[in-house]
Amino acid sequence: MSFDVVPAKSARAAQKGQQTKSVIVDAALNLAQQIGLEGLSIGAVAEITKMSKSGVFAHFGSREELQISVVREYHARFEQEVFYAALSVARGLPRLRAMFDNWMKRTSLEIDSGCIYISGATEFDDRPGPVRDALVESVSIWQAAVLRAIVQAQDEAHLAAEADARQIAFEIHGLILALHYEARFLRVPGSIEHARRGFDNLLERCATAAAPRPPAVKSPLKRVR
Amino acid sequence: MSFDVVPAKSARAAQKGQQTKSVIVDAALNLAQQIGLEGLSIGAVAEITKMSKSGVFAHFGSREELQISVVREYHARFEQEVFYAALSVARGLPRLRAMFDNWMKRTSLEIDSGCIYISGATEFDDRPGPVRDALVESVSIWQAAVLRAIVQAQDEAHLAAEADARQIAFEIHGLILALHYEARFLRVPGSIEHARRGFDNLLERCATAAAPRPPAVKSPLKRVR
DNA sequence: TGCAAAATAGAACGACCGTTCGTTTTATTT
DNA sequence: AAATAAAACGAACGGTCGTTCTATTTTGCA
Repeated sequence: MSFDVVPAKSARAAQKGQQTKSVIVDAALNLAQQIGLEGLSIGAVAEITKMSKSGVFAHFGSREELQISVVREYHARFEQEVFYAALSVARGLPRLRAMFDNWMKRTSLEIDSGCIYISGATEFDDRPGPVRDALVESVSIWQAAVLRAIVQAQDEAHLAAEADARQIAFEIHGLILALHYEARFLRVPGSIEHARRGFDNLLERCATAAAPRPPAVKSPLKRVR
Repeated sequence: MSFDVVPAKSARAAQKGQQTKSVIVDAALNLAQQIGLEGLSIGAVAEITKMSKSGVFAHFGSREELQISVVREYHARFEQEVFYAALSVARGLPRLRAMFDNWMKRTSLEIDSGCIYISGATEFDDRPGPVRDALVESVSIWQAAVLRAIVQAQDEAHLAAEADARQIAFEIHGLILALHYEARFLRVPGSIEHARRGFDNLLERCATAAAPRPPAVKSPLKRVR
């Protein structure tokens, strides 16, 4: 008599194949976060997973399909860690702030893991095809979620109803991109504080009386050195 | 008797070699703006310039040196079209605005020419070496120029003296990055207006009484759809 | 336990890569 | 015009790439 390691309900779904496939995708995602989707090579993934090139290849049928699988996997994790994790927070401004916090962490904190949505954008902005399509789809879904959270904050009267939600989403996106650039590429130390303060500045501009107070900041204005 | 085609003062400097070298760098830059610095291949450049691979190679001694030459060339053009072109405008806020305008154009308008400072950042954020160093150096020079322009605007009392110039520079950078992302990758139509309005919002927050009025905008606040 | 199917390995392919080398062509100077 | 130096070529090398094919192993099911 022995305990069944495989969960009962997925006994049929998770055969050996699916199992190693997810191992491969995991390794490929890690690699892609370091060297980009274009830098992904089947040989490198095979070496990491201690498999043969053809063994890895057989699971996808093409490098492109592997890249797409990586994008989908990143999408799933991003959705989980940034979006779903914020759903436990009260809707409106608190949730929007939680989403931004999670987003910042995903973007900058994890040292050796760049954001595929960002690196992929520059790799595929002039390269049509299914990989680009997968990227655009994922990013668009996330951007729509951000927009929804902003509108909800307006509905809750945490943000001015007259504010242009799209404009706010654009500026928030900019803060994340600048954070990614300065923290990951330039390795500037204070980047997270710059991003967080930018977010506060943004909210202050669109604030209403009913808005929940942000965790007090010293002063958004400070002379340079 | 015949006219000398070569300008007198550079008769010795611009031999055949330098001349074709600059042709090569020009072609390589165009290519790098489309497919990135990592995607640059000597073979592709040779094909474009109708030269042999080894002929191209001989001018640089290594692919890395070619990439560095491309970065330097981009730096020179960027400096010319974005920075120097703004020096003719009055210092302070007008000049800062001119720099931002030029920056926006370089970043988004030219359809088939991405910004190497942006694509290079994601390609080399985890890849140490001389190419990365060249990129960081160029970007840092430009960022310092932006910071200087902001401080000058404070000195002219166009921006509040208490404002954190670095914070402003960070947020401006974010607007440019968001513009590049949404215009070039997502192909969203209204991106330039979003960036421009973001810039106005930023200035409004740090405005002083002495500040020159921006070219009147309808309303920075507008409900979504 | 035996058997079909699925999964993996291994070798080989053509293509392209950066680089080297010896030769030939083109510029420049004497 | 001859001599010298610079520039460009063309072929080849070793390597990696994605992909294909065939053989072998492993797995899941009757």
